[in-house]
Amino acid sequence: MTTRRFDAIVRTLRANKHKLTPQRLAIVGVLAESRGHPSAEAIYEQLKGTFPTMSLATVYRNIQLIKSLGEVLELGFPDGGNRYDGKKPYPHPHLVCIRCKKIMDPDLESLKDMTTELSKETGFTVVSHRLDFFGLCPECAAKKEQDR
Amino acid sequence: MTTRRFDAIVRTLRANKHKLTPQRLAIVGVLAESRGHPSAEAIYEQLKGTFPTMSLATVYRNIQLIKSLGEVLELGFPDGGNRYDGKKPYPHPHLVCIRCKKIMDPDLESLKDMTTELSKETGFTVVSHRLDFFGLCPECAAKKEQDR
DNA sequence: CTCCCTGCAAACTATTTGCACCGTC
DNA sequence: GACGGTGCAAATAGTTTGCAGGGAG
Repeated sequence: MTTRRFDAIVRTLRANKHKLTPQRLAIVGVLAESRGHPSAEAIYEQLKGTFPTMSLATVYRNIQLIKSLGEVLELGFPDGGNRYDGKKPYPHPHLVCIRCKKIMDPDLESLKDMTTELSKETGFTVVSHRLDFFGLCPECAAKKEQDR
Repeated sequence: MTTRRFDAIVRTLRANKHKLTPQRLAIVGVLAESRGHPSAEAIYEQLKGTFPTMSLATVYRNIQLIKSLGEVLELGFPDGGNRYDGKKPYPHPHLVCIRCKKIMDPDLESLKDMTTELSKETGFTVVSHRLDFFGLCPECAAKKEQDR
């Protein structure tokens, strides 16, 4: 099974003369298809069933490569456990659940105006941004009620 | 010389029965008075002239303490070098220069609306947020012209 | 006089890198 | 066949922690 994003990333890899090893393709597959903004560790765990010799280093190296080609968005967190988004490899807002670590994509369009406004006011040349909202997803909010 | 923020932080420390050591007061001083969102390393460097035995561990421990009291905002970056804001210890947007690492506070008010909209749409309980814009400050944009 | 705090060094953890072998092109 | 990719292990860097002595309250 292939998806639009999977094909696009493979095409970019080919265009830049990178070899298509089984491990690489598997990593691209996870990045392109998982909804859940997986961590490097999660990708590794998911693949080592199929590739018993798979190394975390390989996961990291391939993520870096694909990121350098602009085909994956890296969501770095200061307390480790970076997350990756191969579906939408451009900056967009995220909703991070502080309890279950789930990350979702909300629909928010007002951000573009903000960037323009900003450049005008400060003289800054804005090339990228990062917007995270932290809170409790509906499920975890419910569970928290039970904890009391 | 004391400032409003310095006094407020010291008051909170006292209220929570924490001792006021010279090192602690000096760290509070830097956090409350420096405009430039200093890093732990920068605070350490600035203070070891006055306190030759000052330890980075002490800087980190005190930042964590003051953060736990809600009197400093930690701006964590995934590639290390976290920065701290003791002047405005609540979430607010930042402008990060990717060249000189300067961090500025722009004026942007549209964010509160976004948070409300978000809760309504997704059922998420938003408790905090983080908004960074990355780009070139006017100075670095000018310098970059020269580099060509 | 009692703890909390400090300084030092060692520990920690996510990520990166050196090296020898391997497989894609 | 050449050269980029992989696996393993060791290195890295910001931050945290254990411990023993020191100073604020």
